Amino acid sequence: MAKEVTKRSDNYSQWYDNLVVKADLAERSAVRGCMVIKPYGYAIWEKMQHILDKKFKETGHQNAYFPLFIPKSFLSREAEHVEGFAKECAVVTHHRLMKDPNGTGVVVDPDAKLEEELIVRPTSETIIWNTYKGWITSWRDLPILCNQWANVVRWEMRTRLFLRTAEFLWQEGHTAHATREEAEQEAQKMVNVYADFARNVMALPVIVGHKSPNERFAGALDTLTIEAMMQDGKALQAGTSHFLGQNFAKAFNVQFTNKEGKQEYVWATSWGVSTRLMGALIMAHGDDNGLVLPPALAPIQVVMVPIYKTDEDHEAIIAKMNEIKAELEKADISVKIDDRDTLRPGFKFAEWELKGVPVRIAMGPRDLAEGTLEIARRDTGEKTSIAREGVAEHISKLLDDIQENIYQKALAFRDANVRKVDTWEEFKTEITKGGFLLCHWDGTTETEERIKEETKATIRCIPIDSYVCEEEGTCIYSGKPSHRRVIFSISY
RNA sequence: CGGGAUGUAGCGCAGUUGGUAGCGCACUACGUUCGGGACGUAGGGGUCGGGCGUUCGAGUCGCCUCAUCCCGACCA
Repeated sequence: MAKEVTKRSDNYSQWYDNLVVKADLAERSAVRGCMVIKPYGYAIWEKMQHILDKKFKETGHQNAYFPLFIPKSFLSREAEHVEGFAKECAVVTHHRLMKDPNGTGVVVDPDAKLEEELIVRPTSETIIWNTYKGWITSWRDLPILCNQWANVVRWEMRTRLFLRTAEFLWQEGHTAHATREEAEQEAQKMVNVYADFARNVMALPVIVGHKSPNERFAGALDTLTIEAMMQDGKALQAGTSHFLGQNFAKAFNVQFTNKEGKQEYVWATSWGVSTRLMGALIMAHGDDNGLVLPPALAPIQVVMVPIYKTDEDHEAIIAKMNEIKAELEKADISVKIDDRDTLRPGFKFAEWELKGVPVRIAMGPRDLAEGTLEIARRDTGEKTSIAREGVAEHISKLLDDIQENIYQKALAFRDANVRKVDTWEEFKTEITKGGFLLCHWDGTTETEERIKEETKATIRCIPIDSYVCEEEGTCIYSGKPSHRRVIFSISY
């Protein structure tokens, strides 16, 4: 009642906003455009972090940390980068407060004006490359493979919880290489790490591809992306990996002596995923009853709800539950016993469904007498009664099934909403129905921008690992020749 | 920064021709309940976003201001 979630079909964005708050993931902060990530939401993000961090280490990366503040002049060094990022940043202009001479509060001390303003990082390429300059002199210093977990600030005009907030958490990898090939391979490798994580951990089917020049990261020669489809048919960019060429090395004069004794500029990549992944998770799997978490990311994989009338029943059930809990934990399953005695079972069922817990075990006097348990799975809503012996194996297998089922469901949804479109008239109507449209495009930014102006659709990517359509055709907009189809969609 | 709207209890809202603030949920206490979001009874909680004005009297009318949200421009 109080926690009811709006229906997805009624209003998808309202459903999303409502769900984020009701499922206890996050809330709007009093600070403009900022978000408070609540413990339950943060627990999911922490799981994401741990799994990703492990993958980064496995691929040879190390964590480091660079400053929050970037001198304004750094951002002027790389021309294209400035183009893309000069705006919408938080700027520090003073370093001291003083008592308000006319009142009781504090005011900025006008005498404490900074010589050079500091920018709160919107991304760290500049400060990192300014630092790398001091780390690199010889080919022996390369490659440098660093990642940092940090917060960044972008003064967005319109914000949405997790999807676009003024401050957000992310990881940003920044690597330096001796050769172009090595850097390109790195960018490729990391986008695959993201794709693998999205598919196997988040149960999120994603399409890997190149961004069009127009949609590229400012200062990149190539941007690789993983694109996911949300349940309203819109696209969400879930992660990016950039091949930066020598742009930043040149801007910050980072050169090394190669094996032949010659000076060369270093080749760079950068890659990142953010708390936006939380938004992807919610929108890709959630339903009218709330969140649906893939077991691999669920902070609580199994919740146990006791049903009882008398103290004796209560005691006996909790004792049994503790036994089962220990058994499940031995099998590496995270379990919570919801022993709150002020709430009725039905309320608890609804609440844990809202929070997306994959499996619920209910146990009452009947089960106690018969040696059974009631198992309910969140993804299908299916309820079964099983024998108490062998719970761990049963649940363990069930969690795997759920993980797989959630992925297959999302995959089937996406596949059902990807379609080929060959004419402009058809495009204009089809794009309003949502989903991904596979179309021929003449490769020009002009065409891309005209299409965006007329339909709001953008090129999400030029796919490289699924929906690859290398075939001759003609551009849906200009009619000029094209050699492959690209994916158009409305996006977040 | 353009176009539109809204600020009243923790949340969601009502408040008539101006007369001194109410409803639902939540909260507190007690009791009955407990296999799919319980019910009864009794309570607590508000400088009506802020300022100035009109008036005997302003949540209500006027002006100013601040904040938030939606549609654009910007974007992981």
